[in-house]
Amino acid sequence: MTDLKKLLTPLFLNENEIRKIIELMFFSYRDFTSGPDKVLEKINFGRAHHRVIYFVKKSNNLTIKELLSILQITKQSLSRVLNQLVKEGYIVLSTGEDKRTKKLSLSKKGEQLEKKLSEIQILKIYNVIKNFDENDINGFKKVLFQMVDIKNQKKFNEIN
Amino acid sequence: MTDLKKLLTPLFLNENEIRKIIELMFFSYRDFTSGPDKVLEKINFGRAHHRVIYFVKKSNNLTIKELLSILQITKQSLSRVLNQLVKEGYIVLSTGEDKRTKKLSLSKKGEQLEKKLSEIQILKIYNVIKNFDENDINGFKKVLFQMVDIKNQKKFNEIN
DNA sequence: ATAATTAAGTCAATATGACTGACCTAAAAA
DNA sequence: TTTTTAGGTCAGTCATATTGACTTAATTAT
Repeated sequence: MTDLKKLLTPLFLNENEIRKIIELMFFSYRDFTSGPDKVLEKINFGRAHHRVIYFVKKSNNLTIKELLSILQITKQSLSRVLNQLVKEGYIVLSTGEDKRTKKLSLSKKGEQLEKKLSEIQILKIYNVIKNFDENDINGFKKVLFQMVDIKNQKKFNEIN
Repeated sequence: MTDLKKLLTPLFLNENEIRKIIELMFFSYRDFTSGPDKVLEKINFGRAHHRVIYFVKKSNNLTIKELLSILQITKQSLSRVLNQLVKEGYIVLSTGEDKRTKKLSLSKKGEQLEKKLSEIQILKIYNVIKNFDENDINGFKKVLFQMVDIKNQKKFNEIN
């Protein structure tokens, strides 16, 4: 018996049960993103575009720096995606009070796309949780929140 | 008020609450995969290699076809990753009873890498769920399972 | 007033993970 | 004997992300 198994033995959640959670994380995330992915593909965008639109919708007048800190990608990576979104009129840039900064907001076109994409995920979640009681849903949310690194839990709380 | 908002109004889980779940799915999955990703990077492998190793460990003597149906990628995509794993001695191929098929299994080297990678995620989950009661964990597992598409829920049940 | 830091942008090269389409071989099933 | 299945391969493409080096303009600190 490995050290890890020994550690887990006293729990009703043994290694096999935890491995099921690993698999559910993989399958659920894949199926969760597949809906928007199909819509994005038609307009030659990818998942990264959805994420940008999503967080700009969430926090209006977000700066580039703030967006980068949420997405945790390099500015070179963001650059390509953001430039496309601006060029094609989904996102509008304006200069902040600090004139070094730029503030991002959605155009009408951007709002429409954001709604179209996020509605797929919102409805998917709605259709799942409508069949559960409050305790189960709270358990889900609490555990999922703890799966996030502490640093990012703070970030989550900041934007919520 | 949009149609979607109307639909959600009677629930204690309104659109904003559901959007928090969307964000938690994103943050938790990212943080969940970051640990193994760092280890894989050192040996010039990626997340795809981990997935192959993971499911070969899980279902010994898996065929290529079965693996493709779990991963839901094309054989051309799998090809590069699998060939690397075989070439570098992590995965061993053998011919099945049906001589068209190939059976995949882990070498000792493969077992070691699988353990190293999966232990990171197992311990992460262990450290989360040890602080929750059985009801919360069951809520988490039940809801997460329903987030998986029905077709893939069946696949999950087949391998578990 | 000057120096240092910060926010943003850009160029270039590279890696990973995925795709489509076309085509092939060998074995099993119809 | 024909058809289907399992697996493999070549070629081209795309999306996401990285590192590293460098620039500009604005704000802060000394």
